[in-house]
Amino acid sequence: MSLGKEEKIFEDHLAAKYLKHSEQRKEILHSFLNTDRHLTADELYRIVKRKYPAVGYATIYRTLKLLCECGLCRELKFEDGVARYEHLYGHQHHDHLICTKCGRFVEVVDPEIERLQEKLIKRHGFYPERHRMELYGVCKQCKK
Amino acid sequence: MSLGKEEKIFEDHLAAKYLKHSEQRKEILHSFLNTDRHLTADELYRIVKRKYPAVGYATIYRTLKLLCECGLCRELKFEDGVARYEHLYGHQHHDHLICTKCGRFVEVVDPEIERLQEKLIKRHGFYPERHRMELYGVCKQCKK
DNA sequence: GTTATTATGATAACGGTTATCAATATCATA
DNA sequence: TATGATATTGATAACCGTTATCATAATAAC
Repeated sequence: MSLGKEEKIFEDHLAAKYLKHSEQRKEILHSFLNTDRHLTADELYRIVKRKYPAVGYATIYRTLKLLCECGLCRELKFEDGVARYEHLYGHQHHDHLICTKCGRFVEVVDPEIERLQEKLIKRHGFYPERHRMELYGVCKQCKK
Repeated sequence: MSLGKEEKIFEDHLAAKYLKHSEQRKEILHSFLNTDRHLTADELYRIVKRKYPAVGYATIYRTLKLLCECGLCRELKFEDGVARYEHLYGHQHHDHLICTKCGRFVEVVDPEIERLQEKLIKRHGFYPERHRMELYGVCKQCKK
């Protein structure tokens, strides 16, 4: 597997903050990168635990925070209030379609909507920073 | 004050579910309607407590749930994960601009964005149900 | 290896929300 | 208005995701 770039980014971040390497952090980074989903901390915990049974929740949360800091990971909060973590490196900004039956996520981006969002917030005198957009519906598979 | 319509809706809902009237419920409804903000349960609790010192948190949450059920109230969850409750009766669908400095809310609706959102989700084979859109930025007052 | 410092895991604490439960209020009926 | 069935209440425990605490262990510069 070619985790090279992401590993490099993580190591640079550790170095920049005078933090140390650890087996746990390596394992968490790899488990995170090898799972192509929007993971909750608990889901990641269970995955890491298979290879590193002694790992604790705190380490998962601490490491996810580091991954977010260095741009490898983005924390998302949807309606259930549970934090989910998605890959950020090499992913451009996007929003989400979410199936209300099966929970399927689709990443989308619509430049025209983006443009109108910026126009809209500026029209109200705001300096735009970011946005969240989630479109809920029933996906093709679930509608059958 | 003309709370007539909202009171009627609430009473009809209670009747439909074979629920009883209570002083607390009346007071919570009035406090909610008389406050034109996006209240947290805790904020509403403090307001109600001024007129009804014995009220408990549970009753606030229970009554807010009833208000949501009968369409007088909508629960919102933003990034902090804390539920906020806004008036729904007589309010059309809208999204929110949120100032990241002062927390100011502005209700907005952009028909063109709405149209594109529906188009976008359909293009991915979803049957559209609803969406959330929050635009974050710094408002005019805070930018000075 | 020694030593200073950071990381770890167990677990307590936290904050918002919900469930539990005994006591109380409501309301249809007599 | 008294009765009795049922819903409501408030206090508080429980819950759940997340964070803080802290003693022990791992890391890495020397």
